[in-house]
Amino acid sequence: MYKRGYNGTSMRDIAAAVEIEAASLYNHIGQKDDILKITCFELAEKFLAGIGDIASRDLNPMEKFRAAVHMHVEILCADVHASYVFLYEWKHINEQFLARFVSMRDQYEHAFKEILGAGEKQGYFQNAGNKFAVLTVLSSMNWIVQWYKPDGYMHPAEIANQLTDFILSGLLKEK
Amino acid sequence: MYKRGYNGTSMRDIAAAVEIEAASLYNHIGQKDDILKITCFELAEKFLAGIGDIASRDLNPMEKFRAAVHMHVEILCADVHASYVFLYEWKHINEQFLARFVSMRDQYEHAFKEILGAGEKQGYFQNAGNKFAVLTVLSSMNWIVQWYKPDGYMHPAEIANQLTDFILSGLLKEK
DNA sequence: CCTACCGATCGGTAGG
DNA sequence: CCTACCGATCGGTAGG
Repeated sequence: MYKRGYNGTSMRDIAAAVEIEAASLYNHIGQKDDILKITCFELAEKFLAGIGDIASRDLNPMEKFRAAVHMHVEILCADVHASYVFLYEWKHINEQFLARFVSMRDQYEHAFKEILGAGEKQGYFQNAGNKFAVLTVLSSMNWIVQWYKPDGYMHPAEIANQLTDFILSGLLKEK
Repeated sequence: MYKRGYNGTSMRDIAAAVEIEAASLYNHIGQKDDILKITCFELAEKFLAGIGDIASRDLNPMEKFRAAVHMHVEILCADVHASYVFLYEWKHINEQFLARFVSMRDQYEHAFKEILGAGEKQGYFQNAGNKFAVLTVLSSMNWIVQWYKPDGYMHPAEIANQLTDFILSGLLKEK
């Protein structure tokens, strides 16, 4: 589903991947919809639980920010295929559940914004506590699902460290 | 096609959008494939022409970088729907042309890397002339296709300026 | 640019 | 978990 997209992946493709007949899939799931729905909502729950945990801990905004980047990258890398679906195939979620999904995603972005906004107020960051900044930050992390391979030479923690440096300091050489 | 993806958009959908019958579309294009192919390759040409022009100009790496961000954002904003297809639906391009498309995209990334690498050598940037940095930079710009509306209050040039600031200096408050 | 229609494939069900 | 099969829809063609 991450390879050919939701509509490009048939139940027969999925069935072939698990080496059974298409009709037999329906003993395990209700409809094709459900696979997408479950994948997207499971990840949404993970991200929200992660950011919720960080928000509630006794850390300053800078520490929270660092923890959030690590959490975000760890979840993405733990299952890049599922994460790809979560990031780019969510719009095919059944109309009935789409609003709830979007609201969870908005909640996550909002929690991120709170951390950056608090960090700005307390003098850690600048130009950080607005939607534009939050989406730029998230996007600068999310590309790794199109590239990361679990057997590669970079571990999630290293990726998170590099991304943290980039987001905090940019490319400009320190003087 | 940007809304429901390549496979989720039927020839009948496209026909309805231009208010003719599906069969009549075939007087204008050869196959469904072609719409995707033309959209993706046209944009690839634009990006390559843009970065090629900048590379050949008599500018220092910092000026080239700024020009490249503006060029990239301008092209994205000029047609966000086509850009969305270019960024996220390209993988459905016919196998026959896919390799050529990927090679053009790689060329573009390489040209960007050259600018950042030259800037690093000349003391403008740090940790900039590698693939990881280039993909992070590109990704931090590309999210705008999921969000930008031509009638919004931010012009492409303003977006490009904000993104340039972010990419160069990050979120950290200057001391 | 249309009507009429093709074979292929889709998601899903019946019945075992 | 399978065989057999359904109606719907797909990309595309014939013929005008």
